[in-house]
Amino acid sequence: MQLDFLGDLKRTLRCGELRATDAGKTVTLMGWVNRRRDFGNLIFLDLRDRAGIAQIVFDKESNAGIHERASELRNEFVVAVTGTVKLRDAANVNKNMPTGEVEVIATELRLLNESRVPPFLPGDQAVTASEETRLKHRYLDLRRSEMQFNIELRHRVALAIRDYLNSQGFYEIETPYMTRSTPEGARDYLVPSRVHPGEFYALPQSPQIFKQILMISGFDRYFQIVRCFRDEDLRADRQPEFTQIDLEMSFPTEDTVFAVVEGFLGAAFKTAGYEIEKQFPRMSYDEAIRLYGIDKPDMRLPAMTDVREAFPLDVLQTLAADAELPVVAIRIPGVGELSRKERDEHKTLLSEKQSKAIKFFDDFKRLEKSWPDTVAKIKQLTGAAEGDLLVVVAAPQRTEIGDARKSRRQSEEVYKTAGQLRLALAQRYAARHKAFEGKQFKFLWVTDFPMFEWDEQDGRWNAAHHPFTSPHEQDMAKLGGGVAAARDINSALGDMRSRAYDVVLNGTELGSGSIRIHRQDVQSQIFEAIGMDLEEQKNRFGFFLEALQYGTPPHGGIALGLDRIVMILAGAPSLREVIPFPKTAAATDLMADAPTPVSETQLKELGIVVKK
RNA sequence: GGGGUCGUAGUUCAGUUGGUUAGAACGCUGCCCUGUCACGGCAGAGGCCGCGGGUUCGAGUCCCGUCGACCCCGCCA
Repeated sequence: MQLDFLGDLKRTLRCGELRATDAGKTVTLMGWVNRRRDFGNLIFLDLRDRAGIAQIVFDKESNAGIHERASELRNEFVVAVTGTVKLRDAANVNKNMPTGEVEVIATELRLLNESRVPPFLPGDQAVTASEETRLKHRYLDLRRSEMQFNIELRHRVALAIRDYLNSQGFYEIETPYMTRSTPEGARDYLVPSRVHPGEFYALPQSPQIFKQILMISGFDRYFQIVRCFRDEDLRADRQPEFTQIDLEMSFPTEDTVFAVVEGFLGAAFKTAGYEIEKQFPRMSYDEAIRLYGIDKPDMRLPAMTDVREAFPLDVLQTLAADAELPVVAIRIPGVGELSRKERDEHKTLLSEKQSKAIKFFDDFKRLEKSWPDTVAKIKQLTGAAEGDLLVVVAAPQRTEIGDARKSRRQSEEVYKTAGQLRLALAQRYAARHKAFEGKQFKFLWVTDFPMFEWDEQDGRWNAAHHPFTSPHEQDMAKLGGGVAAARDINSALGDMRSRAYDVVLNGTELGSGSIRIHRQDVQSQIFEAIGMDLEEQKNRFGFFLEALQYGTPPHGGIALGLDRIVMILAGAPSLREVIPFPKTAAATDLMADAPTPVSETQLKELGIVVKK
């Protein structure tokens, strides 16, 4: 088919911008053929661009040549149309479209490009293609109005955040993408060095050390909307490369950091059309575990209640539950009457291991027959109303007796298992309680995380947040057990609380940060507590330990996942819906077909020998 | 690393206890229609049932392996 050149033709406005006020004007529209409808001597052409769809009319009687040409147009062809904007007759107005009051009577048509028949039509109302097909032809998928909206939303959110942080005196400063591997936490993506065969850069998991060094350098308010890389297995809400809103401040307290985050989240949500609380509620880690059984509570549903006091000792004994461990009631409001079959399915919500660790009771009609007072008391303690689902979780018996730390660990297990059951039940009955519907945003700060957590695999304590997190002042004395304490599950390290905090939205961890260590001696002790002797410290973090010795100001910060924020604002089920070119669950790019093998020449240059 | 769901026309799917020539819808091609906008009517093309092996007289269907997509656990300081 004969193609036309654009020549000096100028687009006057976007198709989707056409309005009744343009009536009488001559306009030039450019876009993709969304759909052609022939009707005898008339051709209706829906022309689409990022702003929307306009209807072009080709009339054979008034212009046979252009009508003939228009009949050759196919879906996704790129055209430029010049014509006169005309108000539609009342009968032909389409109220479902912003441009539905007008149409363009075409006087000139230029075909700028053809298109192969696409595997799916970007103009279709709903997604008709599988995700695999969409990802393979991502350029077509991104033409869909939903994706255009998501990407625009992402742009606006990032812009609002930049504006806000700029107004608060933050500089956006870039940090290297090719840096040093400091294998702690996630696996690194490595980049081989040609100049230094056998040596590697690492892509940053976060700009953590660089932003701390920027504080040492006197840039007291830094931020960066920055790509980070982690070579770990994917999930719906985890991509190997993702974008963080990363910030750091000198001389802050927790309050200072919280206020900045509350400020920019307010601006970001406002640009999407939502007002959120000026200040988010706060809760310590211990409280979160006790009330929700998880460190990222979903506040859209009520907390759990310890109902131990409702059970007289003899009842507990009959139920073979342990009085020293928590008895936790889960309440999901407005679920209504459950069938026997539905209640039977509750067992399947927990793993085998979890089921063994707890007992749960959800048949209150039966419990009520034997122990009416207990059930009445539980209802009172939980504030249960008619139609609320109540489940009581108890531990059968203590496995580790005597030691306060051991018993605390087991209590925590009960809370956590109950918390998982709570979430699983909430998910299971989401259609009935409706608490997850609509745009309801429940933010929360979780504070005072444990400094260390026990690493079962390595048999040592590990930094719960990261090893640059400051412990609480009053817990400093618990340090100093040296490398021996690092290997002892019962050492005082397990009691230490840190100045780490998470910002949580509807049960999703949006971001995580801390007040950092600014003293070299403390930093070194923390490294030691996670089993790193001086030699290893010097090898891996020598440059940083040295920098800390040159007048490091107290500092702290946070990093939030931009992708997750946009995902929640868009109401999307996965990060892939808000990332233009995402990876599949197997970390591949279906469109570009990455990763790929590389040539032997390339490998040779890098000094890499691959055994076949 | 482990568990689960899925893979059939360009696309999204159906396909009964294994049994003639593998279907539908949308899309695609051609013709018809002067007011469509999820247009309508008529006609048509389009398939190595992901790939490899096995069981069987016979496999889209059963078994084993493999590749790919998705979800979850582990992992993600």
